[in-house]
Amino acid sequence: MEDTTTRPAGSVLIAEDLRAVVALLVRRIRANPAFPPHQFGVLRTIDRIGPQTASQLAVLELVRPQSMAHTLQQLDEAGYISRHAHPTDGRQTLIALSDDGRIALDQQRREITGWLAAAIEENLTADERDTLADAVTLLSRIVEA
Amino acid sequence: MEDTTTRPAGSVLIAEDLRAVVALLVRRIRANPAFPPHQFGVLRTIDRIGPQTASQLAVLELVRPQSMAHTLQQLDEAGYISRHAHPTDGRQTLIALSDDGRIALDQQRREITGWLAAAIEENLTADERDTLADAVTLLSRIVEA
DNA sequence: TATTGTTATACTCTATAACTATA
DNA sequence: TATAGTTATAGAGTATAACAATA
Repeated sequence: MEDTTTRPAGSVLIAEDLRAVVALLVRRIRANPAFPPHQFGVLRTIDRIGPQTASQLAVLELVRPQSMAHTLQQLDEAGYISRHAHPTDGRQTLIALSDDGRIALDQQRREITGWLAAAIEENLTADERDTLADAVTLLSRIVEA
Repeated sequence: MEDTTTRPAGSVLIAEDLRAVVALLVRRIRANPAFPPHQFGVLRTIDRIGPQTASQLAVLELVRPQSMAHTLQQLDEAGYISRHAHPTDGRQTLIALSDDGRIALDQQRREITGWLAAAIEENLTADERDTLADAVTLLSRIVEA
């Protein structure tokens, strides 16, 4: 009966608790009125760093190129992205946000993230929000490792 | 061009960054040799708090009862759980870990969480690990809110 | 031959709807 | 009627394998 109240903060125990809470967090996020979270993430990435090839997006989002092709097809059908031929390399296609994509992204920024932002605002103190913000930075480092 | 280096740590910005890093973290976790993460989570929950009904597990894992039924069927086919009739209520079925389930859980505890624990150990200082452990507690509070 | 991208197929996870059995 | 549980079906997300087009 391993107890979590007296844990020595060892990496293994942090890892297991982090896995568990992240799984629950993903479900809470997905349960909210939303359009598909991964599609949102791709739009967000294009908005953040500009038009990208499918391969580059796959690397950035940590998925296989085939998986990204599937997501891009869905975004294309929804009219949220536009594809542009690469000026010199005929194999590559640059993916950009369409006007509708930008509108959708801005709307989702307000609506989707709403529940999570409100939960942070209402359940954490200012100091705790700082701790969470710091942890997000630490998690980014771990993900990129 | 919203800049993240000078962010005022507002809840909305924390929420969006948290969403993004959590999505990447899930993919990093899933990319590692593993058996299905949610199945692992269910075994872990039963181990932590003892045999439960399917409905109770659905509440704890934040999924619908039908989704839990599906996961339990997979765990049953794998031989990782056993089902026991409720002593007084014929509608209920208590779900317990089988011997194979315990073996699988212990093995996955070592193997699956391995990458994440190593990444935490290698990429964070002791203080940063404390920050992350604190953040996990804060996230638990948010998820349960 | 190597790279970029796509299509085909399958599996995990989750949902809603509809059903059965028991209280 | 209400509750516990299951089955049927569908969609998001991801993977591997196989293929086409371009460099």
